[in-house]
Amino acid sequence: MTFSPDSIPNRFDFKSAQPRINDFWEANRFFHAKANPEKKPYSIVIPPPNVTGALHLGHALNNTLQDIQIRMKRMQGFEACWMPGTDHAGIATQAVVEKRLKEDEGKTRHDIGRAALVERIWKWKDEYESRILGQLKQMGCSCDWKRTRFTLDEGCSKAVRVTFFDLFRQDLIYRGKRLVNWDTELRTAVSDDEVVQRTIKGNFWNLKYPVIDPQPGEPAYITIATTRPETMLGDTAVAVHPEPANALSRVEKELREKLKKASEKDVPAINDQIESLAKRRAETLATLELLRDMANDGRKLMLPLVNREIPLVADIWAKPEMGSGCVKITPAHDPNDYLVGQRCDLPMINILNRDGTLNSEAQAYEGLTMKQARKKVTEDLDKLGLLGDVEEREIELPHSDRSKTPIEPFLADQWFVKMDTLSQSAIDAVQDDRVQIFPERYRKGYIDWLSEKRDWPVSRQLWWGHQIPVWSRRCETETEVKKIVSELEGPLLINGTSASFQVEFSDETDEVKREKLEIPFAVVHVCVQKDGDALEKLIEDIGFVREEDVLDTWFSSALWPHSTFGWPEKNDDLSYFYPTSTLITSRDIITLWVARMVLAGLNNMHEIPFKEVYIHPKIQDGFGEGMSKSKGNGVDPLDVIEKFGADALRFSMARLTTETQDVRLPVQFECPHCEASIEQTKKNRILPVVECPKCKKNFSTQWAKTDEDKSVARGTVLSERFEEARNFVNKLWNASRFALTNLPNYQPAPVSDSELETEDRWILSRLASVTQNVTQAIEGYQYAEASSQLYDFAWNEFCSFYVEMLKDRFQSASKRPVAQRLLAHTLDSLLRLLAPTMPFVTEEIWRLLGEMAPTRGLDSPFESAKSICVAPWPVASESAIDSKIEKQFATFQSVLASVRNIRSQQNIPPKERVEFVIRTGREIAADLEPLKQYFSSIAKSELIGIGMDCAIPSPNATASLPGIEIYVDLKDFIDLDAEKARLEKELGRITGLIASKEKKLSNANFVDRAPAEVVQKERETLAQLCEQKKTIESSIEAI
RNA sequence: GGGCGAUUAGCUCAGUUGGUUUAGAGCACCUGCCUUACAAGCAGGGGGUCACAGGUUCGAGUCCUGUAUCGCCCA
Repeated sequence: MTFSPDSIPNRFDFKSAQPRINDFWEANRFFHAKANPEKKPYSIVIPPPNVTGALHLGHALNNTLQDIQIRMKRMQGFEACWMPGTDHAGIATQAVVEKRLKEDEGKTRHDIGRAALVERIWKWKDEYESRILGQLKQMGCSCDWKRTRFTLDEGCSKAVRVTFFDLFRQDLIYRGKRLVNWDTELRTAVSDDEVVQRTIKGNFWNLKYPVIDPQPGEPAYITIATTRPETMLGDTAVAVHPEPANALSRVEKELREKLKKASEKDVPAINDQIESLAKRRAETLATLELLRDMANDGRKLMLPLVNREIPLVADIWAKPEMGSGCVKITPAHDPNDYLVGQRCDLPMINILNRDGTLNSEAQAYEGLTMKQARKKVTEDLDKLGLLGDVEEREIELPHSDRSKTPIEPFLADQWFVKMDTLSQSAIDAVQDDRVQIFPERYRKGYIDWLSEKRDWPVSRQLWWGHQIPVWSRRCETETEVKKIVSELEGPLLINGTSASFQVEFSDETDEVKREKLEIPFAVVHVCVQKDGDALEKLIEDIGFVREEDVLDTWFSSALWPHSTFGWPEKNDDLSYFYPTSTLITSRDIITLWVARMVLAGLNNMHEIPFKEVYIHPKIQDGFGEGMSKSKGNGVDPLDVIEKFGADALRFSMARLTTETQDVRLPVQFECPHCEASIEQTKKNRILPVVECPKCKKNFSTQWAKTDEDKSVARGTVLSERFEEARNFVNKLWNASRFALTNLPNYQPAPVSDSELETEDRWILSRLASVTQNVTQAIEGYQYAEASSQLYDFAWNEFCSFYVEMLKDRFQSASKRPVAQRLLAHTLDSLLRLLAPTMPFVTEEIWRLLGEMAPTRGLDSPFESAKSICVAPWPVASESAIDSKIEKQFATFQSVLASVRNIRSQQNIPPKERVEFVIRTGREIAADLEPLKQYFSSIAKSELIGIGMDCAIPSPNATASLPGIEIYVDLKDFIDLDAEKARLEKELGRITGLIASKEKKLSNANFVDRAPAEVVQKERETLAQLCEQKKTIESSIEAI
């Protein structure tokens, strides 16, 4: 087998290679891992991508990093298992399918029903799951595909059910009425994390509530201000501060503190605030104190429109410095008021239906939407003369991140997980370093969040997800409760082993009121551990009804590290691969997901889920904004693979992954007509059609909606920053192409030290250092560092010097065999180091190299592995690291650079040969001796003399390095002006350096206080510089 | 309001416990080369008061304090 430059294309044809290589990997099942006592385990579970949509660049980054880890560990001889899978992403997926249903058929989920909707979502899931897995494969991810899981599959569902049951039995799950964030569009509660604050234009409405039986001197009305007047229908009190004078003083004190630290421009505003506070104290304090006394005296108010008596209460939530100092309290529809309601024991009146319309509590306003109610309520109050001033102002309003509609706080029955002990266990795991988080700064957020120990609301009023395995039955009396409980404990044998029950007693003790509001005396809940257990039917027969709600998505993802390996079943894989080795994810789900995996793992497995967590940066566009489809700045990884190849995508991702920074990736449109790259701006990225400034033709974007726009060729969103990596892949490809064409008649054999040339020892030294550094960097999640090391070594050392030097040696039949062995070995090691980052191109070269040189290595050559992905990871041979050789080579490189610089400045044509001499001491001369032939082969410059007494040619051009003078014989090439300019520039530089050194050394403090060796070094450098200066000056004189 | 991070060349980023001959890379720019691996390449070059103001130190891009701007998270 031989290769000629013509038989190998000069660019890596990734389009044909990638699918072929993927098939090769899959056919050989290289990525399948199973419990293997002979090897150490290394495992990663993928952060399961949502089946909501296709993967974006953030996923490309996330999965590239995981694959680099897993591939290196596999090569290092670990039994490496990367568990793939996807997440059902409850609300997000249901929302997109519902949206599609509405757009395509104009129907809501209620029109088609639960079963039909769920069926449609499964279809969606199937489509996107295969798309996502396909994307991962195209990226080269070496997942153990046979194990692919889904958070809603049978195994995960079983794990969810067993976990829920276990927590229920431990009383760590309970049902309670809580104020939840209600999304009236999707008709479900959403978690705090799915709520975003938006500032919108609104009004500050002043309402007047009449006082019932005011005493002499007391006001007839109390004024309150609100941004949401319609909620007054659910008011159950008005609050005033219990100690208004103290409260005002405290605010004033805080302002004065702030004033002390304030910057100049903030001072006037703070002073204004202090002034108005004083004014308020003078004008309003008396009234507020009067109101407080009225509250303490039990005065009541008449809530207009619904004519309900409500108390005036004293509570610290009222802010004496704001508005009228009084605040309406609507416990069922405002989180703060809810707390007041609890403190003051107020009734909680829910005025809202699940669809966002008002219920019968709103009396005449029943059936109206909140918006309609606002209009009518304010009009009606106005008619009664109870509406005061209306001010315009900007208000912060929570919106659902899912439906983009305003959130209504809503009092509903919800299932909660009690977080106290669970949180603590997860805090402990990080605090005692059983789980390490990198970069370390993310520990704080994790611990702070868990320390709040807020109970976790897990109910979601959705149809897509794990239906809560609880059956409930209302009991109207205590006797009924007793009867049911005895039935459960008796004939049904519910004792906590496979089913468990709880009794939830109502807070409302007033029987009459319970009857009126249809509140039960108690509700009995039964949780059944096993799906399809006969018990389900038996309890349904005695009136139990299954909970309709499903669980929060994160409940099932919390179990991912153990459920995917088969828990709750016991098996070899679970005990072998769990706890997993590392988790690689993005910072926005540290609390939502990472923390919950830790506590779930500890609860179910009594063991942490992973030893290390690495949090990677986020990718932003050129404006520092996150990439998203809704902004139009998202880059599709498949477009990148199509244009630049998977290796380029992966290498770029790794190179961007620095420790502290988020990553900016300026994006461009690519014109489909002329391939011009058009910088994306905030203006053009929202247009459906953009005109190419180069060819003046139009192309469409993701926003094209009309048929006309859609018919225009689509411009993809890409980034030029992938070019660097694409070029690197190509550089490696061509260096290999050179190697392959120079390996005919290669014979493997051990290479002894005595056979090594200086450049061999140099490249082996460098290779050993790079091997060490890269291994360390990847193990420490320093992906940018690892990639830079590889890039610089491969390009600037291996290609630019070593390969160039080998060219010379390949010309000599006697030197060729050793040179071939060195080349095969060095390339082999380099490929292996690059393989985790660039698996395709390295695999392809590995195969070709195997055809020319199947057996490689210097000490004892061995047959190369069938695939690079299972080849052994290089181990640095420490003895090869030789700083003396590296210094020697660096001297050669700097002389070469000086000669090249002179050639270029003198405009000597590249093909022209020149001669030069070096004046230097014996030591440096000896260092350069073995390398001097390469001045000729690399720079067409002949070193014709070296030493202290060699003849200086004339005319010449000079360069001066520490301890070295270089004289290039210019013969008739000389351009005196250019030479003079070059020397003068150099003289300027050296003179500047001398000045700064002299200044430093004339500073007595420096000489006295700096370490002696630093001072000594500065002195030596100065002396050196003075020598160089003399050389240059005399050269200038000579001209 | 609290927390975390960032600010270094036109752009995107490195800069390892403070001290190599006055800060490096890629892209972009300028000059010259189709040199038998690579023009997606090779050789050379220009370009930075390291956001700003103080401080510590013999010495600060690096440590401390403050300010400004930007980003993210939490309330």
